[in-house]
Amino acid sequence: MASLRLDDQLCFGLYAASRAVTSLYRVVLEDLDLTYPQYLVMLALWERDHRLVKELGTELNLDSGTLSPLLKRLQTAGLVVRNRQADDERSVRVSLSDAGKALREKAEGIPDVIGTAMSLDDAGVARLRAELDRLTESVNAYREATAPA
Amino acid sequence: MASLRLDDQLCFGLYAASRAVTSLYRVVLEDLDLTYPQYLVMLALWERDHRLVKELGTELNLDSGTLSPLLKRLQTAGLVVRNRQADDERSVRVSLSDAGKALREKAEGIPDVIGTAMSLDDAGVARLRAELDRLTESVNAYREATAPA
DNA sequence: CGCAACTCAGTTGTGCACAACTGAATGTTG
DNA sequence: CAACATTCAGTTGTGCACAACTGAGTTGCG
Repeated sequence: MASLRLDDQLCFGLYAASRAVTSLYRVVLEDLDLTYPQYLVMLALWERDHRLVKELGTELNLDSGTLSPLLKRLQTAGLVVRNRQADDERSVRVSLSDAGKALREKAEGIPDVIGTAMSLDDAGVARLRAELDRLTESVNAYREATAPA
Repeated sequence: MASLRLDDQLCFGLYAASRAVTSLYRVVLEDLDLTYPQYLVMLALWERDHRLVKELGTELNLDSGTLSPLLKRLQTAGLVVRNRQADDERSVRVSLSDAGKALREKAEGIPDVIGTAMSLDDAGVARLRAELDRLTESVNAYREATAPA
């Protein structure tokens, strides 16, 4: 039965887990002078360079209100460069600088540290990840169905 | 194998799920004029009234930097009252106002809505919740072991 | 007792998230 | 082609999170 008891709520568990993990990243990322959301952007760029702000927003589910200042900070830190597209002046393409590419090496060890801290084997990670993805999917579907255009 | 690929990372799944759920709460809580963290504080108080700021912080894992302004907003909204303790002037006790108590009724239906949106049965909720608690525990233990006083 | 160590709530400053908006560029339609 | 709609990045304002700090209050110890 769904109740108003804090302990029962999956949501609080999710909220607590997310904050705990972010807090762990804070320590690990101190070395790279990155916040966790900045790290996510770098991950996306390491995977595929030269992305539009729009594309990053779609992949990370973040809007320009979050990304614009974040990217500005990454640029100030010398990790990325931003260029207006010539063929569509509305768009801005984000590219890694040499320093941004080089930072990848310093990041190589991070997933293992996080994995160790979580004390989950690969199967456990995959299973939990799948459940969370399903949850996100389901919640977003509900939200879109409830609050239509 | 741990990699730097965004898709592999449990952490991103966690981050995405947490934001999706918070976003759903935003819609549901609009009626009550509460944010999700404010709702968590109200849940804690509905469960047990007259709590010290310290106690709320321990239960929700939030420090005074987050709670103080949040509680001030709840007080401004007329939902809680804050009183310095007579026997220990450092402490502040937070109590529900009549309006705060009354709001509980409007909140009764929320868990079911959230449950529906998650499309998980009770067993699924309990299992995921247990996994997340274990994860939080494990990550926090690692963090405390790594960064000692 | 006296004072150093600690506890507690609160403030300040930074960086997300996100809604609402702006303004420029591009598409669309009659 | 002109009026309108849409798309995109960026800005503004609000509210968390959290680190670092402040200052008042309490405790502990010599």
